[in-house]
Amino acid sequence: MSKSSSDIAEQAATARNLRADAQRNHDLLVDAAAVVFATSGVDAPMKSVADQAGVGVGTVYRRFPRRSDLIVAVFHREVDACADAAPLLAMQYEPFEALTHWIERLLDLIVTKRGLAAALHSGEPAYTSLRDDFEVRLVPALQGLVEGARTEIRADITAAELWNALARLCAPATVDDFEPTRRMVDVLINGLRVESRRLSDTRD
Amino acid sequence: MSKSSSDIAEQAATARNLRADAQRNHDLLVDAAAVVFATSGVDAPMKSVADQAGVGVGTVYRRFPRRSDLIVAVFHREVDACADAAPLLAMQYEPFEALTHWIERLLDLIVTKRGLAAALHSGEPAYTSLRDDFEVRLVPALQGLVEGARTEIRADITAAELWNALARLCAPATVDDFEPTRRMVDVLINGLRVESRRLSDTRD
DNA sequence: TTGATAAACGGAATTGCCTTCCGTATATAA
DNA sequence: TTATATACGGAAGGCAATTCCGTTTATCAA
Repeated sequence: MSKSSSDIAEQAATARNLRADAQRNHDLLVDAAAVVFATSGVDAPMKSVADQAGVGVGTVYRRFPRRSDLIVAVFHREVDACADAAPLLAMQYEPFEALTHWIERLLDLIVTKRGLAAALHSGEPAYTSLRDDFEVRLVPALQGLVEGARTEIRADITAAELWNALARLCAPATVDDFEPTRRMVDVLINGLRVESRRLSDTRD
Repeated sequence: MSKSSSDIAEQAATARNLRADAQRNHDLLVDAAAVVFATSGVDAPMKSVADQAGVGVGTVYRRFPRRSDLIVAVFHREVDACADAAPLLAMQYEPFEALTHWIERLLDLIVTKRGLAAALHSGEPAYTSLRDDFEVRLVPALQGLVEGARTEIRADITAAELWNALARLCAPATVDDFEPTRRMVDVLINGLRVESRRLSDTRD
């Protein structure tokens, strides 16, 4: 859990004009909210977030007037972490394997966090910035991996298309059963390989 | 707003073992909820539904223990009405026009009712029965219209596919701005015609 | 028609969460 | 070190969800 480029941006965005203790509590709250949201979902009482962070509820509301502000803050950070993981995986693994690992990580991000998928697809204006986060940060990250594995995957697939397909596949079908989603994503990954059978090939 | 075949089914499903006043209140509540949901969205206070129906809150909870029960009841009825409209439109208009009108009506159903689209795509188990309603009742209705206009629309399009495309297009992008959705559906309808240009044709 | 009984009703009461507000505490800079 | 702006905590007020129970009413058998 070391600092990454995104933390710098975060600092710049939030530290501005913030007293030291306020900044500290801001970070504590995002940490706390990440824990609470993962445990109890994004509808958990604000009080529980405050308790987890060891601050009063007033502090939560001063920093994050609307619940969606806190949700966005939490997932913004997770999106950053996911995007940052791409180049690391690219160094660590063979190109296609790196891509596979990253998509798995992306799935964990969307699927593990209860309520993230629903928030993404809710249509609420409060979450459009979150959707933008996903596009802006994750598509380039995916693009790097796709280019790295260019010779191994179908030439007619772009990162943007792949992202789009993943996003649609992850539209929530059922809240508690994500296995079908995982399977379909697995199918999709397998289908990416250049040597994979096309529709015109023989079946089975 | 006359009785239709679906009302009979509804009677059979709900009147069983219900005292007359209970049945009456059940109907009053669904009527009331339809009004309230249309006005204030599906998160409106239960009290307001009770008031609109002229009953106590206790009655609401006895008949519809969970909010989703009430939501499902309301939209189930609207789905029925929409499905029932298909054959009527088929008699009233030329085949393709009937199809167009019906899709417009479907759009109104999904788009007008605040929260319907979100509920449909929420992934909440409570709403799977509602999704099933849509499939089971609307796909056959659509099928009838598609078959009626068979000679006028592309041969490679099935009712199920068209339904699927419509459902995905109506996944909520923004809660308050459905214009893009309407436009895309309009494009889709135009693209259905046999004489429409294919991708392989010259560009504009 | 009448009376017994099960079913349903209404709304007060309870509970829990959201949100605001303000007296107190503290970081910061002169 | 002191003044001041900033932030803090948590009590208080309000709203909606949900339960509970005394009262009312539909139903049916006599």
